[in-house]
Amino acid sequence: MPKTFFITTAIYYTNSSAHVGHAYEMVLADVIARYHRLKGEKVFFLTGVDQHGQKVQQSAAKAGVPPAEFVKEISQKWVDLGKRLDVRYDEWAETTSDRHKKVVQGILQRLFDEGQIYKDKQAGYYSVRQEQFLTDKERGPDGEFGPEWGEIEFREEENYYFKLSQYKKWLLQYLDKRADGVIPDFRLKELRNAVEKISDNRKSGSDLCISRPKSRLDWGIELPFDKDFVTYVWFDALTNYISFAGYDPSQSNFNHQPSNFLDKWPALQIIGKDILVPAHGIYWLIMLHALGFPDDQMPQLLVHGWWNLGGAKMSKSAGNIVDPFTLIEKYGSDALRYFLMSDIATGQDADFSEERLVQRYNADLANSLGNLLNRTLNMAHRYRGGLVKRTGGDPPLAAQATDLLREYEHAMSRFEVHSAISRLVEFATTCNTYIEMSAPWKLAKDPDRSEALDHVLFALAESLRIIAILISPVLPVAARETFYQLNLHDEYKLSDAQWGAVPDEHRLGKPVPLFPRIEIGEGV
RNA sequence: CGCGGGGUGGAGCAGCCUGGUAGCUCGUCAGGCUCAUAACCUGAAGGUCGCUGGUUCAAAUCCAGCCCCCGCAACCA
Repeated sequence: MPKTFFITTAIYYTNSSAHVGHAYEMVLADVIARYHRLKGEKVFFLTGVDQHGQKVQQSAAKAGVPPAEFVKEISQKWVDLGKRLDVRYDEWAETTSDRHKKVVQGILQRLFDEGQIYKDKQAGYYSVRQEQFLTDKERGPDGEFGPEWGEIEFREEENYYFKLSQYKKWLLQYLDKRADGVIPDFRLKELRNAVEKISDNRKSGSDLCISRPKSRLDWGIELPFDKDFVTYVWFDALTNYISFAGYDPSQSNFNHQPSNFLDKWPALQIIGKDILVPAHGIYWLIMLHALGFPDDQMPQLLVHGWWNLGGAKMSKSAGNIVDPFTLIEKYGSDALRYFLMSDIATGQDADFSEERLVQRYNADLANSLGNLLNRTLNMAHRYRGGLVKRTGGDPPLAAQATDLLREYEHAMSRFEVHSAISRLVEFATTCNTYIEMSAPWKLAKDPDRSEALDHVLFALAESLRIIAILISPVLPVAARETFYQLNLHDEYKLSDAQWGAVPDEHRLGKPVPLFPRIEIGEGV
């Protein structure tokens, strides 16, 4: 039985509001998921929200509502974001759900029983504001802790630790062995450097603190072996990737996991560059290894870059956050999806600008693709009453369409959505050029060249059908509309993107501008 | 000698992994077309691909060294 393609995004924290970077990650995962569905594969796309933790607890207190209620409301915003972006996921992860809690507790108990989790006392300087112990690393050049830490006190606290440092050697050899475990490769290099730096001495703080005493944080999942503690972020949030995929924590032998889990795992995990080190690249991989996941069952991490604003980082403190809801409101989800997928090279950073969004939309979608559809349908109606006929002879655009399909698949299989898109737009330009060359408006005036006209119109209808199939992962709405205007069934697979599927004597639908131009000044 | 990214026509970028006439969008100039969403098509001007050296028949691409810009506390993809 063919395996299910499993893809995840990071889960979004229910204390902050969405910005365009979150939208980017969701859409990137959605496009890859849709591409795999297009290939005919079964897909399991998991995304969701991280609802526990200190900040949620504080924000809820501030708002005067119980955390559970607070979280419910914010979570809805993330659901809405997915909906507005036409992101089609298969499962929604919420870390407060019972199902998730059971897996987290099951895992913790097992690791505890196996002696991989131990209790230890930590003493040192503690930042009340940041809720964390400070190390010498945090000291400024003058040897003091800076004002950003707020009030500092000396504190002693007991907590539970996971034996992380003992797996350093394993992780290094795994990373050396698995060249495509982290994409792009410069991120793999970065991760490897970071792993090298992990101290082998656990006493120096290299093991992972996984708990918080309830006295200071109770909005979390209780440790199954000590009711005075909750687990702290890592074993809670990261575990979502398996808890919502059917993982059975009581089963330590990986091969004995439920078949619906084995059918999906391992996942392709889409994450931002800020959470590769240490969260996913170190903690998560080591957690899985400690749980008995074999090396060939480690997830693949696809690390994407950031959208900057005028060369500067987008951040709350800088107050330059771009709100995706506003953009969708203004330009529609297809326009935003198109911009986010076409104007950044996967893995790299890029600059976000509305001006750029409008420019790309007008140039590629309105002028090139949309106009191609519109002029083709118009000509077919004007000259042939909407009827396209197959003719003999070499189809003029077939060879280019075949190249396009091959290059598109190559790019998509490497997650290079931007180059797949640019090949598509290139092909649309080829079609537009072909129209100029063949000049159907001239052929239409000459009864002797009637067959040549049919030849051209058929090739164009066929090209548009293929374009619609290939663009569908990125622009699902526009693809559906294109099929509607072509008067074709909008159920198709990637394998249908072969030349020649438009039936003879096919009647095309009515032309309606697919991507109306955005006039400058209208939006901004 | 901390780690990583980037430096490609006026602007913004792709190409670099897998060396082989330097590409895209916007902008500028000239022309064409009339089916179309003031759109489309053709042509032109404009580049020592950061610098230096090496490997090679051949380097934007591989190797070495150097210069400049950006990110690496928190919010945060």
